[in-house]
This record gives sequence, C-alpha cells and structure tokens, in this order.
Amino acid sequence: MLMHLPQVTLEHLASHAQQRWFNKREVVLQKEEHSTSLSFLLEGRLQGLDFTSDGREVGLYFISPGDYFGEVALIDNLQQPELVTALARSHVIALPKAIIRPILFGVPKIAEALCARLAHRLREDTAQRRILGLPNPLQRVCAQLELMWEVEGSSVKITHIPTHQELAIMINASRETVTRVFQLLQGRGVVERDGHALQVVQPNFIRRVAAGDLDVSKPAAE
Amino acid sequence: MLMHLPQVTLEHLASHAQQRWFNKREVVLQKEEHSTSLSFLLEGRLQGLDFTSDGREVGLYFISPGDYFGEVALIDNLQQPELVTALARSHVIALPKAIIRPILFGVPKIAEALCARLAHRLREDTAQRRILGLPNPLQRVCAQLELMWEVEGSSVKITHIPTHQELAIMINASRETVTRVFQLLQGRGVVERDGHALQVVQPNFIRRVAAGDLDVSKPAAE
DNA sequence: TGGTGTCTGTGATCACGCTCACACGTGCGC
DNA sequence: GCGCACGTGTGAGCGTGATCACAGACACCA
Repeated sequence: MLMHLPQVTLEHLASHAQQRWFNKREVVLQKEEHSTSLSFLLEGRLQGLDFTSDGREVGLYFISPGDYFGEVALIDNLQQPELVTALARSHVIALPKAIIRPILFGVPKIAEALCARLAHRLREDTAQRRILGLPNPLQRVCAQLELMWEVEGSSVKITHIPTHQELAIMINASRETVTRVFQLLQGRGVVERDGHALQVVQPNFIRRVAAGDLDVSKPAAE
Repeated sequence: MLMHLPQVTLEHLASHAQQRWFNKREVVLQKEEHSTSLSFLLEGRLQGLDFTSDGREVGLYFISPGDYFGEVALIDNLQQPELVTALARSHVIALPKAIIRPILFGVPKIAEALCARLAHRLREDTAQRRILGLPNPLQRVCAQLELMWEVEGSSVKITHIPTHQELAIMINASRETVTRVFQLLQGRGVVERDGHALQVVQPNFIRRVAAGDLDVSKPAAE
C-alpha cells in the first residue's frame, strides 16, 4: 500500500512510527476508543472481536502479518468499532493518525489502495457470513479451515492455528463442539496437529464436507 | 457523495446515467457478473444476498433509497461478490463504470466519501455479525428490527417490512420460527402490522429482548 | 368474479448441539 | 523441578429450533 510514496515521505513516516510487542491475549485496540493511529502487523496473529448485547464473544476476523488494521475508525473519525487482541505474541507498528491521514487522501494512488483494502475486507466479511449460513458446526469448521489454510506446493497447512475457543466464536459454535469436530477430523487422518500449525492432509475431504457433499456419519473411506 | 462535483461534471454524469424500474424479486445485480456500473437506489428496497456452498440463501444487507451499491466490484475490478434483488418495486439509476471510475479517484473529496461509505458498510456488517451471535431466534429477530426501525418523534416504525422469509435468511433462522416470533410480538401488542409497514408500539420491549434482559416465557406485563 | 401464487399461520416430530461437569494433558513460568 | 493455568477431551441430559406437511389469508391479475 505504501509502495507509491516517495523516499522522503517514507522516511518521514518511519521516524514517527511506534513499534511494540504484544503478548498473547493482550488488547491491541480497545473497542470504542478514539482512533489514534493506523497499525500494521509485522509478526504474530490477531483477532478482531466484539460482544453481543448479552455479553457473549463474537469473532469477526483474523489478522495476519502484512495486514494493517484500525482503518475504519481512522477513516470516519468515529470510535473503533471492535476489539483487536493478540492470539499469539505479536509485533505491531503504529503510524500516528496525524501523520498518515493527510497522506491517505492526498495521494490518489494511496486512496485507491485504501479503497481496495476496504473492498477486500468487505469481501472477507461476506465470505465469513456465508460460513455462518451453513447448517451444522462440522461444515462451518471445515469451511473456516478452508478460508484460513495456506497452500505451498502439495502441502496445505495452517500456521498459528487458533484455539478451539477462538474458532468457536468465529463460527457460532460451542468450544466443545469444535473439539469434537477436530477429534473426528484427526481420527480420520484428515488433519494433523503439528505444534502451533495444523497440517491438512486431505484438503478435498474438508472441501467436500464444507460443501455438504459428504455425509459424515459412515463413509470412513479407509 | 456527489455533492462535491462541479455543475458541468454533474451534467456530464446525468447524460450517461441509465434509469430503470425493477419489479419485486427481480435481480438487480447478478453475482459474479463483471461490474459495469455504479448504481443508486432512488425508491423501493433491495437486499444483498448470497448462497452457502450447500445452496441455502444467506441475507447480507438491505439497501434503502439514497444508498448506492455495487461499489466493491467497481473498486477492485473483480466480479460482483453477491446478488442484489428487489424486495419491492424499485427505481434504480446506474452510472457506467467508464464514466464514474475516473472521478472516484480523481477527486480527493470523492475518494474520501467513498472510503467513508465503505467504512460505514463494514460497521454495518459488524453489527449484523453481532446479531448472529445471539443465541436464540427471538433475540435475533428483535435485534434485527432494532437495526431497521426509523424513529420519527414518538413513533417508531419500519416501512417496507421484509417478508418473514427475507428476515429469516438475515438472522439464520427458519421462516416458521420468524413467523412464530411475530405471532408472539403481535400477541403482546409489541408491534402492529400496518400494510407494508410495521408499527413498533413498545420499542423498549424489543430492546430488552434483544439484550437478553427479558425472559420471554412468562412476563406478559398486562 | 374467480383463480393462482405468494405469504402467513400452526401442529408434530426429532436430531442436534448447547450446557454443565469434570478429568486429563501439556506448556510455561518461577 | 514443581505447580498452576490454560487448553483439550468426553459423557449425560435436555431444550429448542429445523423440518415437513398442511390450512388459511391475502393480493393481484385476467
């Protein structure tokens, strides 16, 4: 996004940037706080979350290294709409609002990149909403995994796999149900736990379950 | 949004605009179509919707007169992410992409307004997602009504109330369940049907149910 | 006016997932 | 190393909302 800026501007930005490490479960952006900066995630994993009016957690999105966040409040000058917390120890760099905001709308190329980023987030939200339409938690877990995995050659994996609880609030399921789904998937050798990563051994199985093509109960195709 | 344009540009736009009426249930924007224009709703009501991978409908958002839509595909030059259909006979005006796009990023004020609009949609999506976190359909219906109602003095109402089916897909419930909820609300005099409008007689009741403060079963405060 | 299709209303059934309750494992900090 | 807290695993029970299958209401059009 910042690639279109002249060198001198970049140095200007860099001199005002604040970097900081956040521990797991630490709050990176507080909800309803007044926006003070635009933040970039360099390393780790964050989760945007919110609460229902009756107090239960709702997972909104994950943030991976390279993404920036906190744009919404920066753009409309209103309060931060949701909470952002660290799922793992994370390295964040923040550009003060006063420095970055004039640039966002001053340089057309940047404004366009910003719009593209917002459009992308809207598409992601829609994808997430589609998952929530799935009737049972098994399908939802699989669809969520499909959204998160990274393909490298023939290997499909998810690094920094969230906890069952963190997944559960993304897909409107209870923690126990997510656990049971993982038990099923691991039992069939569809996925394998590997420290903080999850190896997806049979991506097609996941895909078919998510699409509802596969009846779960019997067909253990051993 | 277009208020910042000079007169001559407005006339230029107007001369290329296409207006059209859509009947109820007609498709206004087809999913995965290539974007050709930016559209404005002048009159009526539209719904953005999508389908899960196993084929059921998912309601995403409602569009009211004065809103524009189809921006996402216009911005990122990809396919239209979701379907838009008419819930009632609707009047739509479309500006061809070739005409409007250069202006969007050429005029800083416009770019800023566009960003603000996208940020607003993200906030709305979050609000909708919050609703989906509510545990039971009664709460979700009430929360949805709260999102949609318009306050005018002491009267609270929803004009163009969607059908039960259209509401059901917004809040992940079955049509029958929505019907039963309305039966309950009408039976207690909380809301009243008035042709295509819905009078909200006791907004506080709705609010309290949505927040989970109210136990539904007994307290008919007659 | 009848006729057709879309909406709404309602009962009966049943499986599914939430909740609660508790045990186990394992990592992490001290 | 031990201890504690967090994450995971698992059972039993129960409520609730999806589903199916209709009946009735209403609106719109010929």
